Amino acid sequence: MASSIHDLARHLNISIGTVSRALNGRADVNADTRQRVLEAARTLNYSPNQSGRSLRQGATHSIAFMLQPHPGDQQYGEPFFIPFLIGLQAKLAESGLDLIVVMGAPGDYQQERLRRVVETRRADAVVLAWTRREDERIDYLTQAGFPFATLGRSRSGAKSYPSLDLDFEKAGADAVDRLVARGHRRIAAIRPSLNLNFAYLFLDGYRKALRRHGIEVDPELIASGFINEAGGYEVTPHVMRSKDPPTAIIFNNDAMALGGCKALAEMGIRPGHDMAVTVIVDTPLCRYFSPALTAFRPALEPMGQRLAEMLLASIPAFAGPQGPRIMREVWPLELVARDSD
Amino acid sequence: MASSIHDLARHLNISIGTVSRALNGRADVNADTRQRVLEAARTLNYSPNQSGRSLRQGATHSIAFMLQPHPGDQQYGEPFFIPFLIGLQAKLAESGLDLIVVMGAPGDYQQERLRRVVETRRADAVVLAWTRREDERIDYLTQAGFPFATLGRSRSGAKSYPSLDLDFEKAGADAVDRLVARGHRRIAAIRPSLNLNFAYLFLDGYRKALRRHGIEVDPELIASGFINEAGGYEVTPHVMRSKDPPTAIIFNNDAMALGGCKALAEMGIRPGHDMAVTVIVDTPLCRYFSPALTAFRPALEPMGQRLAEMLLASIPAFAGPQGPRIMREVWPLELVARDSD
DNA sequence: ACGTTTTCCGTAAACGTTTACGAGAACACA
DNA sequence: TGTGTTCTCGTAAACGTTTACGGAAAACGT
Repeated sequence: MASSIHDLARHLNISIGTVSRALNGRADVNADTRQRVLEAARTLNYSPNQSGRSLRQGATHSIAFMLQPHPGDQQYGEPFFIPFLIGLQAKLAESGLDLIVVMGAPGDYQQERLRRVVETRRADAVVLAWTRREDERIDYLTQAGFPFATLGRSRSGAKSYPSLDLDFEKAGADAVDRLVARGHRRIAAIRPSLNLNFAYLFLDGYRKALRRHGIEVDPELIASGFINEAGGYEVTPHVMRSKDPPTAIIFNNDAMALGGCKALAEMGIRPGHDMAVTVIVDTPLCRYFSPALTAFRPALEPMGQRLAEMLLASIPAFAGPQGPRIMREVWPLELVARDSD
Repeated sequence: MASSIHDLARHLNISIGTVSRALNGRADVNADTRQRVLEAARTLNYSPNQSGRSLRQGATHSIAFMLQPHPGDQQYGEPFFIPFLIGLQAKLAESGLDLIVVMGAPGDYQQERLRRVVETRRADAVVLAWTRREDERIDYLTQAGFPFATLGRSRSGAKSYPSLDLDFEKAGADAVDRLVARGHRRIAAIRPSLNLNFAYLFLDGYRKALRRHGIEVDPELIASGFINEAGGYEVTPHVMRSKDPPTAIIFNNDAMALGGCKALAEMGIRPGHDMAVTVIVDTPLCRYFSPALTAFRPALEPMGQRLAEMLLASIPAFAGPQGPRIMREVWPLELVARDSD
């Protein structure tokens, strides 16, 4: 079943060195023998043993994406990432790299699993998501000198790694601008914990835009909860208890918006009629909710492709002749106007 | 940075064989030297090179879960699986095994990626999900003699692999029973393509229950679409165009239910008032939708743990002294009555 | 015809482990 | 004291690759 390079060599009566060279497309092998080797490889159903290659080359030819169930998020997952992963995987595959997703246990925020991946050299590089404002994973990886890239910005580490992020700040501001233009002045913001950097950025944009419009930022209109349906459901009533309740709410997450809308419904408040609702990151849920939620849409799949390019360009072993380059990009979110505001 | 077993040996002035035995808890090593080895391993920050181990032992100590964006499901992912993966990962970790999730490109239904994992021996076993009624992946794996387990049943392959599934048949029947008891006789079923085995099972239970109640199965009340929001949105109007429209709809998927409810809303039909809606697999979406959707809930995390046990027990290399055993289990879905029916 | 280059291939070492085997020392027992 | 057993460790091979090195044969140039 498991045919090795030795089997091929014996079968063809040539040395394993030649077989290897033929397989790897090296120049110093006769075109004819190469043909015969490739043919034999096919008939003997040969494919190289990954462990052997890795051991010899010191490279695993795979990139790890760290997936972590967020604490308090046991039940719901991260559908958000799937299109991103599709793009990432497609681009990596072009360079012969495998994408593996490494699951961590909920709670430890990946440190343990990350160490494991790095120390046992299971991957040549890792991709981090949901970066925090201060992110110990980034500190660890830079200190360990392990190649990585992030989906999302962070203040941690020297700026010596490629990163790709969405412009949450501008999206927050755009959302406010739009609502103000439609006559709202009491605008609430509901978001997850601020150490998730995108929540911080969003809130920053929200605040600045309000001030720009001469509207005072009211702490009573800002609430934070778990980044899932339960979180939105739980904290939305908080902002409604203000003496001067909001006429619009911006949710920083689709799942939180779903939970928040349920809380509103229980109070007899209908999104799109009695309350303007905007969501910062669009998903199919926003589109198919009733009413359809106005939301800001990311280009997730192209982002995945782009981050793959950036990661590869930053790794000396993979980079082209121009050598490693570090890049940081921030991509826009596009407004999709629907029925909820 | 990367300290090897040789570094330890040199540092302690003993042979690499002894170091290895000490690290692996073998009996034939002095308690004192073992101490010193473990200590040195800690101070030198040693951890074994995975490729080296794998190559020597012929085992990777990792299990692959094949994750596949479903065709037509580009945008939305599989939040459904996350709790399952949490359970799976937790149990595998107890045996020192890593769980890696392998992404495939959308469309090729995993065959290519699966071959790659198997042939390059990247994992010791794989876990398959979303089994089809006739599943070429299962045929391939059995033929290749590669260990695997499935979440979901299939008719493919000899019954020589462990599998765990939900009792969709009973859930379909229970859903019908409940609706009939509440006075409904025109009950629609909306489900994904039938080669997804769970859809087949669900529809079977639905049909049998209707007949048991003396209700004729009306093909006009059965529709199938993509297993996402768009699918539900698209096909729900079909069943509504019946001369004798349904008074109840059973959705075989939460995302399809979301899309379906949107279609209903656009027709001025309110779930829970003008239409009874039941969902077969419960997710947080069902709970936080307005109105909250009556649904059948699986115990996903325990199922993940259980399948891990079953898989390990079926692999000779991991199984206990009693040797490999094949198991197949079907777990119940629990009704969660809410406001939509 | 002779030196030089090119083409092609075999040899063997190396990557980091694990493990079968055997040997020396210490110990037990008569 | 001699024999057998137990503890502990070193030696070396093996897993499947890749690749530096060198050499034989062929091709080339004058």
